[in-house]
Amino acid sequence: MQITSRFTVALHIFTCVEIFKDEYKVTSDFLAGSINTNPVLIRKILTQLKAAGLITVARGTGGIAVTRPISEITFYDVYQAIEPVENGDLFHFHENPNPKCPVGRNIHALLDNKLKAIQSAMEDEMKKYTLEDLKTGALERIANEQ
Amino acid sequence: MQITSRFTVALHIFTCVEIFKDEYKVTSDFLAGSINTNPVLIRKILTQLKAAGLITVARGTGGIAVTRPISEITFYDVYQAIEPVENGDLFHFHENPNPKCPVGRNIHALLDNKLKAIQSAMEDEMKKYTLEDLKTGALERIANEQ
DNA sequence: AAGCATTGTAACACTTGCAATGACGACTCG
DNA sequence: CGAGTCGTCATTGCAAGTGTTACAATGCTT
Repeated sequence: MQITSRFTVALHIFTCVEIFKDEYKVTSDFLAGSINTNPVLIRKILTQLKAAGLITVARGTGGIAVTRPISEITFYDVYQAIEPVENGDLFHFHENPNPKCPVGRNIHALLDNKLKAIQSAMEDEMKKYTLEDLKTGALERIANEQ
Repeated sequence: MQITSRFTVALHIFTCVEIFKDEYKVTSDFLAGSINTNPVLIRKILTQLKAAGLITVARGTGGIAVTRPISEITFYDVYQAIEPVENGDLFHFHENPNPKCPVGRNIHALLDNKLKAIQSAMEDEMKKYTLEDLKTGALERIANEQ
């Protein structure tokens, strides 16, 4: 099981916006071209990012604007905006363990704090990376190409 | 997107084996009863655990034996045995970014080390918990019930 | 040797979620 | 008004997880 590609696509979108916003009009069609996917998928992701308050999208004229300084937006913010994880739990239990079994009726409580710690470790690492890191990294790589 | 319930089911299986192995014959039917699922699902998971060398399963007579001391088996070992993640990568990229776009042809290399760091943070945390923690935790909880 | 319980595995149906696509209304600007 | 763009819906295809049935293979037990 893998994290949806929508997460990496969202990071791709932010990178494109930052790199190209002065040079081109960054529309969902433009982004779909760079990512090589469908404009509708882009728009769905933009809708999620907008709902999370990370961006605003101009209707009609087109154009995407980031609402906060990109140094203040972390991978975790993007992840939370994109992944519609039920209750925010990364791990999934089997629904109805047998309450007559001593293990069955305790397994959930027993595992819960450990799984939460594992999930938190991942999320805390996500908070270390910002969109600014992404932009500067992209500029470096593009400069080194020539 | 969530981690499959097979992972937590596998941990449930190990806990049951440790708690009940002296008292009952722990078969796939017995486990299916505790977890409240299908014996075939249990057998599929047992097959994965066996392929990873964590357990042996006696055919015919039935019965599950752990091959190593449970203090030496971590959640990570179980996770690796269960999750058939492609290339071991937790995160998933969109397949074919546009090579004509400066961002498109660099995004993969740009994100790779960051995503790997995030994944490693999770996996390292998984290595902190062993099946022994699970067993002692379960015994405590069961004792406190009375 | 025969019977029984159990595992190993294949096959199938069902559900869910992601992704691709087309269509059309809503909105903004020139 | 008209062109361009976003917002959203419906449909389709596909993959994965899960539940279930069925049956062969295995190894005790008698």
